[in-house]
Amino acid sequence: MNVFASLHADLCDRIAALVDAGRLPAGLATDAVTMEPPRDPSHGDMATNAAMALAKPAGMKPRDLAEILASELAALDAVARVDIAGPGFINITLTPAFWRARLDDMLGEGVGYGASAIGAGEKVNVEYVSANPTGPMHVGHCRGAVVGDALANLLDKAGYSVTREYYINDAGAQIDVLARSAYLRYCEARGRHIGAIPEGLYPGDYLVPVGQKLADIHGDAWLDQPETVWLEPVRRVATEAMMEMIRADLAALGVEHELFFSERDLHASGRVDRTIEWLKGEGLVYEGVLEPPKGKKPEDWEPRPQLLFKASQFGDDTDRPLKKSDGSATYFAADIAYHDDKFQRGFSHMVLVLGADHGGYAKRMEAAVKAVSGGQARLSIQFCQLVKLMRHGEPVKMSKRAGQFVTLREVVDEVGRDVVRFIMLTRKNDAPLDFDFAKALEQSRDNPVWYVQYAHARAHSAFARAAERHPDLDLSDAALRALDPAGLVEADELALVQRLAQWPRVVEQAARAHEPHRVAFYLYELAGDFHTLWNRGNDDPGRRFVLDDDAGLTAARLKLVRSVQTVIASGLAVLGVEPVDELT
RNA sequence: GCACCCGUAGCUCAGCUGGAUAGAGCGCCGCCCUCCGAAGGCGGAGGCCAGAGGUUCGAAUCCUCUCGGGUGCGCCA
Repeated sequence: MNVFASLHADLCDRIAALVDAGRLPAGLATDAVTMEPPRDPSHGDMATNAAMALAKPAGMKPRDLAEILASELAALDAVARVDIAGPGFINITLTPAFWRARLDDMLGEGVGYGASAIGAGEKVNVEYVSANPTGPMHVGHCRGAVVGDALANLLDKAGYSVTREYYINDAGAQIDVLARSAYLRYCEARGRHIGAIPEGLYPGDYLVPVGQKLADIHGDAWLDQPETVWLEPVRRVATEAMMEMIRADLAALGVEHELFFSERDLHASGRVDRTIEWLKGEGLVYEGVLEPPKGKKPEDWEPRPQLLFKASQFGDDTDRPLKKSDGSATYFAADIAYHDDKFQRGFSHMVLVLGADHGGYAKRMEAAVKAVSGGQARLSIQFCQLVKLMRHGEPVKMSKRAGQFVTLREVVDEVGRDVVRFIMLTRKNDAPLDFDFAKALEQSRDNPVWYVQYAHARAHSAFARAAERHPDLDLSDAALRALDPAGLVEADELALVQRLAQWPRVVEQAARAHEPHRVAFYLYELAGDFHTLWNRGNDDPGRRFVLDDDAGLTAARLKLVRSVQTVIASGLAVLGVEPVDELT
């Protein structure tokens, strides 16, 4: 239950009733009416701008309208007080009993708490990672993987029907390079001296086992043979081997896609050609000559008539080529077909997580999706900026030579999956991120992962202590749910309940904005509130959660503690991070 | 040249898609604690939200321009 949405709905009902009763003019649109937590807690628990937003259309003064709405709101059971402030804000204070009852929402739903129905089951396709199958995943891929995965979880929690998809770029020239590189390793495995890996091939020794495998199967049969003999089969074997490696890397990070979609299949099945033909039929394709780019003119530029897609008709800066000079389809052509396929599979809502270096690709993809869906589908692209690896504040040196990058696996092995995932979400995805190995494992307040996990572990330890001090007290979830925590009367305790009750709202807003990092920030704030409350007990034994001489109040406070634990677990689940009961 | 992203405390960053006196961590300053309810706690100073216009009841947020940083710009994917 999103208490803000709920009260918002109540308010809109009242406004509609006032319209029906003729006290407000007909046709009043409540779109602009909000119900949100005020920045300043002294303004109450919730605030609405209704009087200001509706004053003009209603033809009334904001304060007069506020008076009417305030008296309507005051009639609601949950409402303890209503104030009108400033230019016409209506500030609402809810009863402590109402807030305490929210704990039952949390305990009743467990880690499922915070789920929303705003997605209404709509099918959403989230495509992320889509790293080229030419080697192991490196840290650059890592952020997109985590952002995409958390975003998918988030949309799922918000009530969308989510499919996680990976597009395998197994059709381009880089796959030929991969195959030649693997062939070299094959020759090596058959006893040839290959010397230094030539420029332009992949030097990484992750291809050694692929060469070995080819040697095991084919013996000397391909030695000294032309490409026409071995290129195609090696391509297949090498690509498959790379995908196996990538899947294993993803598994180490806890990322799992539902669908791996092959670009090669797209071409082989004629899907790309069909899409181009369809576009022709729609009159969206023509033969034309493009202007050369102004700033960076390619050396070998020559004006040439080519098959162009009318991307500019859908908001792109220029039209885009569909065929290369050798007559084969461009990457973009395949991508149009791919998104056409997504649309045909019923996805009218597509999300794409890309590296920021693909920024220039956004407009043409949006244009493509508009074209193939006839404007029925929307594409939203999230760009991930670079991750800078640091150690104790110093940049981690990475050799410029190809093949000498830091792999995803190395990072996960060093700090652990959960730490990697959380830290990747401690920054807005389109802002650069510093990942400091030392700081990631630090146990202090400025390490958000640790701080949030610490809160969860502390909650656990409060229960352990209670079991020791009050062995007869039933602290099962069922018992806590049955309990009326009337003893929760302290202002900071109730403020914590309110923070918890914001969780469903955070889910909805983060989902709408496609910004999973908001969940991480929320959890950090929640953990902060909880730690502060905990620390109060260190100064004043009467404020501790577990009171040796008051089992009843202990139970009431532990109901709050369990709720904190539940919401943290719920939030971490969205991030794909495992909550811990004890810190190591 | 064009497009996209960014510019918020000394530093690293949030800011709820237009709301009230712009927040957090680190750092700094001042107190407190040395407690196994755990690797510190409490409080304080610190801001022309890059700049200039505009939109309106109201702008860090939306629009235009300027300055400054990043990224990208047929036949790579």
